[in-house]
Amino acid sequence: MSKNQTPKPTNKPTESELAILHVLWAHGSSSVRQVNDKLNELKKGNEEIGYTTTLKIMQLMTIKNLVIRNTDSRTHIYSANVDEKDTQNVLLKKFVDATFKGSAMQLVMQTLGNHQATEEELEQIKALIQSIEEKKD
Amino acid sequence: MSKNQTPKPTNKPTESELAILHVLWAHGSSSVRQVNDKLNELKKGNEEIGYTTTLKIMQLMTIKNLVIRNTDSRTHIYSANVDEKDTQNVLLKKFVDATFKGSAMQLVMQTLGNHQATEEELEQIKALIQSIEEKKD
DNA sequence: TTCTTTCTACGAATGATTTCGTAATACAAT
DNA sequence: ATTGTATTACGAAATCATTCGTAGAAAGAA
Repeated sequence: MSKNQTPKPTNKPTESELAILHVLWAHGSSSVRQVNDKLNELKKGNEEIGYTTTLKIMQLMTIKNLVIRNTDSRTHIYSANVDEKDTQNVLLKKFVDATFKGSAMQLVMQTLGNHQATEEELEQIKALIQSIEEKKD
Repeated sequence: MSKNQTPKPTNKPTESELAILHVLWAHGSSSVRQVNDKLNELKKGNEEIGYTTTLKIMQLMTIKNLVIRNTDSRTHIYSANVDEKDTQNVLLKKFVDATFKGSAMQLVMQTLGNHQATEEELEQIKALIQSIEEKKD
């Protein structure tokens, strides 16, 4: 009984690859043109990302199995081949190791201390903590 | 009345630089030899980091003002010139932006969901939340 | 058809980081 | 004094990610 799962990402995607994955996760299967347009819409700096740059990175992502593509029509259609939460967790683990020497809780504490959460968010977190505590028994 | 502060890190340190900073933060001022030994002790992979590699990176860090060094004796003694928490916050912000599209609370929730915190840690977090809520009024 | 646009493929340039080899110098040991 | 060891400085190679230019094929417009 195997559910239809995307493979867990093995090596961490680069910054550019991650930005592309975010587009695919948010908008579903897309052409290079659509992805490139989105990236430039959401862009912070004023430096446009060239079309062939996006194309090249997506081609490399295909080889790495981060995405899959349908080449039936001339315009290839790409889809994310890794799960968003799985990918975030892979990156999270590496980040916690590198920056907080493995202490996830220190990261949580520091994040909570820095950002002003809304009352609603705090309630959510409290609810989550409570559910964790209940599971513990 | 200016407190004796280390400058806030401006650009993010690289992975290697961060590892070296961790050694300096944990052990205080050290020679290249001492840092290199620590790095190889704590090493995951079986690849030794060469002495001149560490030396070179620390020399570059000196130019970037991430560390300062005392060159009075032949063996130079290096000290971190950026604060640990400040540096973590710089990295944290970039990480949240890149991986969680800026949602710090999503990062907190996901981290809490993934790692099994001890009861004590959960209590700490609850206390922190409470103090945040009190400040809000 | 002919011209223009859009797309893929691919190689190469760029830039940043890491790694290493080597030379020069200082210090220590014999 | 001579030899061996530890250190700095420096340049260059190796690696990785990103960017770009160009060629060629496919599709669409005139």
